[in-house]
Amino acid sequence: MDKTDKCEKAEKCCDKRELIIQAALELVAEQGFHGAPMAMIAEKAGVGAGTIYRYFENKDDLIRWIYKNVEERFVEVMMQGYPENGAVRERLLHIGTALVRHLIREPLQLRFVEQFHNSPYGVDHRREKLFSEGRKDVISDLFQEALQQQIFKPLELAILFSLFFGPLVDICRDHILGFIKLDDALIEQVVGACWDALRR
Amino acid sequence: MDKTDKCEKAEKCCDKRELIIQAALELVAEQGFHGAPMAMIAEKAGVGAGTIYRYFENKDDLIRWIYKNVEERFVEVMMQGYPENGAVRERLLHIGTALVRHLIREPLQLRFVEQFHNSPYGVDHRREKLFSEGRKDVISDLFQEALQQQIFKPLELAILFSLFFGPLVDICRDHILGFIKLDDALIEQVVGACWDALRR
DNA sequence: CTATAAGGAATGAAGATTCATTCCGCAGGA
DNA sequence: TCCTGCGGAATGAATCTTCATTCCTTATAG
Repeated sequence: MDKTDKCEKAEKCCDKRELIIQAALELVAEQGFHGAPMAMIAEKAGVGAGTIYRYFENKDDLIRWIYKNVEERFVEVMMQGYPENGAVRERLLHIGTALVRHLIREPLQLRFVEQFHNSPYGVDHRREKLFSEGRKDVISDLFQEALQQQIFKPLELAILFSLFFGPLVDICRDHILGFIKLDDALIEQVVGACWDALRR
Repeated sequence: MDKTDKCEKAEKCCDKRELIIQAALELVAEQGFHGAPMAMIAEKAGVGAGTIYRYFENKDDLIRWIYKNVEERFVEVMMQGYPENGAVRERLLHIGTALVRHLIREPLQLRFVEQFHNSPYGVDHRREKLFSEGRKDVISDLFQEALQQQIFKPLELAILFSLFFGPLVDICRDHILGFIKLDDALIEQVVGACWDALRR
């Protein structure tokens, strides 16, 4: 199923795939979808225009594939070193700081995801999320737990998410664009401020 | 200078301009820039494709003009009934609730602005803002005052803005998309939560 | 020598912009 | 009052680009 499977010896064929992905990620992140025509992706990747279609069915397929992987990466990073048994506050601060650290280390990933969300793709994607309501991921569980323990203000999950993640993403963007300069101490402060918005 | 000036009797010529603006605003807000070709804008406005170019130099000009007006409208609304002499908290809560109320009443304007920010236009726009650093608007002044009185956490203005406005905009989008249902009481609570993020 | 990968010019669809033409209201002459 | 000619407004088909995608050719590996 996965097209990389057939490439057991990890030869040039896999390189090409990676080159294409990296080129597309960079172009979309830096220029938006307008500035990322297939021909340019091919050139940046150093392959022929037609070659892309050996690895991806079409442009949609390429874009969605990149998005899926980037999003998975985000979750992965937030779960790395997650203090399963810590207090609610400790766990949430871990998630927040891990996310911010990752986003400013991988600015292209943040910019790509933002481009994706504000595009025809993003509409479909949000719709999907609306339907798959009761998904049981660690983060939702954490918020639910905090609600039950009356640690958080009694607000809907969607609102709590916005209060916590909204500013974090904005601030990472400002950092990437050179508007502000985040360091570890500042990240702590900001994540702490977001916590204050949530707690009773 | 302003093309409407010559139209003293408020006749059809002015209508056309407005029709074009409204059509473009709706299409961009609902479908993004991808889904708003000039031909479609013209059709929706009920004018010929070439007619748009009698009122606007090109598509950029049209889009930027709409953006500028929408943004001015935002400031206008936030300043309406602004309690000049109230406490910092009262003034900020006024701004927050006024903004949210406006955004959910005019969903097209919010969606348009978001599309604009995440497009080639948005990059230029942000760059401009970076250069025009010391602009003295009421909102910046308010935040500065709060910093001086040590009411706020000692953070940069850009960060404080993100903490306050970031979630508000996110939440309005969720409301518009039907994810949550905002009412007056809930708006108060949310704006209050944003305040909590700012205060020491 | 065959089969598979890669290349990139060719294709056709879609969209922004232009421009030759039509339309419309009116001023002025009969 | 009724023409007639003028000028600005409006039109939309034609043009010029840009792009995703295809497909035939060439290179390479087995």
